[in-house]
Amino acid sequence: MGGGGDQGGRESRVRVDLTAVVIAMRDGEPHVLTVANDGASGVALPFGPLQAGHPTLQTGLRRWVEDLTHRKLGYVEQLYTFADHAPFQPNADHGADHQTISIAYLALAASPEDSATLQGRWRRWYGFFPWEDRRGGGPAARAHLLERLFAWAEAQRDAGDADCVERVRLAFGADGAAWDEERALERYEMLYEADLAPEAALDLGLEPSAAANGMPGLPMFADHRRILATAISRLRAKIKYRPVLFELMPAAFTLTNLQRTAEALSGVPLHKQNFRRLVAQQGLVEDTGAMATGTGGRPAKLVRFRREVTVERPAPGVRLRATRRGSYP
Amino acid sequence: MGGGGDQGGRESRVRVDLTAVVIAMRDGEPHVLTVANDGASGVALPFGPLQAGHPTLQTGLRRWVEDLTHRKLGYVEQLYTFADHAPFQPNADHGADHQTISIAYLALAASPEDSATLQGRWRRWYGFFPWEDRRGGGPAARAHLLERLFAWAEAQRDAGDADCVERVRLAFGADGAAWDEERALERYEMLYEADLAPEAALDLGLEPSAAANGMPGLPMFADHRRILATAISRLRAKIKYRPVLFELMPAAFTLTNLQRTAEALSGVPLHKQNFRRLVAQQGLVEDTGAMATGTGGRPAKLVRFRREVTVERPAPGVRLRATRRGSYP
DNA sequence: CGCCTTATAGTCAATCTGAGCATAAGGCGA
DNA sequence: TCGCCTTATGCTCAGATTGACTATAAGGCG
Repeated sequence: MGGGGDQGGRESRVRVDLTAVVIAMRDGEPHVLTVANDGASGVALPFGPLQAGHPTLQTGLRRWVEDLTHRKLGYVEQLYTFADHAPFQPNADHGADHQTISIAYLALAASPEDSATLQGRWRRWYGFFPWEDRRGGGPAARAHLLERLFAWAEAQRDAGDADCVERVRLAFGADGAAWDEERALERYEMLYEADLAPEAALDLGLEPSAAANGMPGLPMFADHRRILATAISRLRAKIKYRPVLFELMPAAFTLTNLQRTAEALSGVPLHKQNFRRLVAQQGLVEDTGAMATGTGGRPAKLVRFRREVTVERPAPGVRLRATRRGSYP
Repeated sequence: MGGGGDQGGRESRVRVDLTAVVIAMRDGEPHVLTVANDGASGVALPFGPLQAGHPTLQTGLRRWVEDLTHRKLGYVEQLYTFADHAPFQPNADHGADHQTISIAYLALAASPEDSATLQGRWRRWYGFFPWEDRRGGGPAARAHLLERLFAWAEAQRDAGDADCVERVRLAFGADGAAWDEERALERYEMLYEADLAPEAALDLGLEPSAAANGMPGLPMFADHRRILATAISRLRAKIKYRPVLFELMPAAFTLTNLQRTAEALSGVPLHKQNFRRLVAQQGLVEDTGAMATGTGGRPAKLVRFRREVTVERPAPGVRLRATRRGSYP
């Protein structure tokens, strides 16, 4: 893999797939577009072989996904290129025959109504990563997960990996460590290594271990759950310094809508007043003049995103500040 | 390009290249490893066809580059996957025959002594991007570049792209706009679009335009200068939130050494006292006990990187704060 | 021995941030 | 109709962070 230009190695042409993580909000929850797959693990991200004929990968992917979803994509970004469907599987024995490269993209779409023409199905992303939702509730399941994970980490420590317990503690914000919502990928990789993700066993051609069977979170085809975790990490980081959040919002929305979206993506409750101050200070939105009624209290202003900021400001994101107390008042 | 799993399109196997951007410090300046290339544009990044046999792309690349440079790499990160050697060339006519995917990696190496066994040559990175060095001097050449660029932008504006002049102003920090060192890629892409990079003409099979001929900065083979710009942007961003800077330092160094390295990479002068405060506060280094003599003044403490922070802190980077005045005292 | 150079410590004001209280304005039930 | 519940929005305040400066330390060198 990789060599000087002319050292005579077999220059194998490989199969290249595109994989798309398409995110949209429905009912205030982030959803991801999935397709049915023939294999045992039914749920998959949309993927397909790379085909020639587009000037760039990005425009090609955009066209393809827009055909699939029948709606315009607001934002497209390359995520990562994976060399195989189980990139960090230690004892892989795949020969040069079936080597596959898969180039993963993140795409954001406006909220979809259910259209009959859609090929695929939107699924709540926390269905795949329940432990990533820290907005409230469910600490019991989390405790169970941590227990399993620490048991594995202690075994690793005894086997020579001194830092393993500490790494788990920090990644999962246990025992007083701060929770960093951006480390979603790292957390998934830890669970995978600990054999607590059913895919880990499936990749080896085994039945899922007893441990993995009881674990929360839907598995996905091949390494698609890892790709989704990559997307979540990237998106959670990105909304803090780029105005991508607005690609998921309707044309007009209230500041609370915006905050709920930010919270749903990052999985963390935010401080209301400070969130508003930040959005206002950065000049990210402007009044539409209309008001939203039926919110159950005082009507809220409907605002719209100021597209101009994309030009005028270098880094106008929605900086997220989690409340210290970590729950709604 | 991209399609559903089984929609019967030609599933063309494509050629996949790895390209490496290997960075090291020499004489206080960042250098990049280059190789001679047969083509007209002599200077290229090391690249070669992907070869099977490694568990992950990353370890394969690491092995390959370590063979090339005869030294351990401190850090390896995937940069981007390019679909063709001129990804944003509008009127490309490449058929499906010679489609090439190129996966680019960023690698950091400790300072190299010149070894006879090295295949390749280290070159100062600002030789390729003189306008990216804002540590002092040379505003004359920069003014010349800006003049050319604004001339192009005004033509674009008259042709219908209303924001073009403003985008140039913001990207290049002209007319009072703040300079953002992380936008190196964006700046290169603008120069390319403006036909002020010789590669832009070469890609179209033409002689470099008169405009491009007079422009500063060495051109590179194919899209390698764009890949290098991607690496520079990524590295300049990364040193602010991850301790990658230390991968480029020797085992023991002074705080001034560290600051000079940070300045050389980011291309911006930093405020000395605040830089020290930041490094100290974050606990990134510890005393070795030894002192550095021969610095021309009071001897400085020699410190070393605290490897532990990689485990203990989630985001321990060297936050760079440019001085407002923008030059050394 | 005084002066030049660089290293390092400490101070201070402006700003930012996290968190609180207070008030506004709709709906709804008694 | 009036008070109460709910959400929206405005304002304050203390502590932390940041940008910039001053002062002192400790080598080398004429």
